[in-house]
Amino acid sequence: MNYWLIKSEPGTYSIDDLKKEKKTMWNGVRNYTARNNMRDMKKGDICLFYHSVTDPSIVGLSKVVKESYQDPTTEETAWVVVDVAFEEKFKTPISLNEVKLHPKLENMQLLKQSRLSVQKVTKEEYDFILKLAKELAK
DNA sequence: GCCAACGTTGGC
DNA sequence: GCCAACGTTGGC
Repeated sequence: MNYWLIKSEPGTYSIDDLKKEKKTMWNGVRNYTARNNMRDMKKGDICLFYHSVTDPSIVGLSKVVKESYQDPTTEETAWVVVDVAFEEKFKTPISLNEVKLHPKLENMQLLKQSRLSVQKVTKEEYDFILKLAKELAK
């Protein structure tokens, strides 16, 4: 079981869109590091859902329901997609500023490699983030 | 294989 | 809208 963080600009595809659709094909990734991460995703893995640009924050959870396969939206064989399903929307999003406040999260790729659109998250970071989400929801 | 030029991402 | 970070491209 692994944990990930996937990014999307809410104007393009938001957690609400995923909630409505229940499930989506995560396409459009055109970066090799991100692609490699998607290849490593296993069914049942959890992906933190991150809104970039307009409201930088972790807004909820999604789950991998189909492992990587060739991206049907391009002829290029280099790219893959996964299918993810809606899992949860946090009552209160965890803003990027909030993430920066906690020493336990200071090594997150989100802070170190801010441009990477599919990132690995450690179990420790994931557990801490869930705890944080619950506290903020109060 | 190096590196300059260029394009894109994303925080602010 | 600006700009830093960083990935990609292409000339040499």
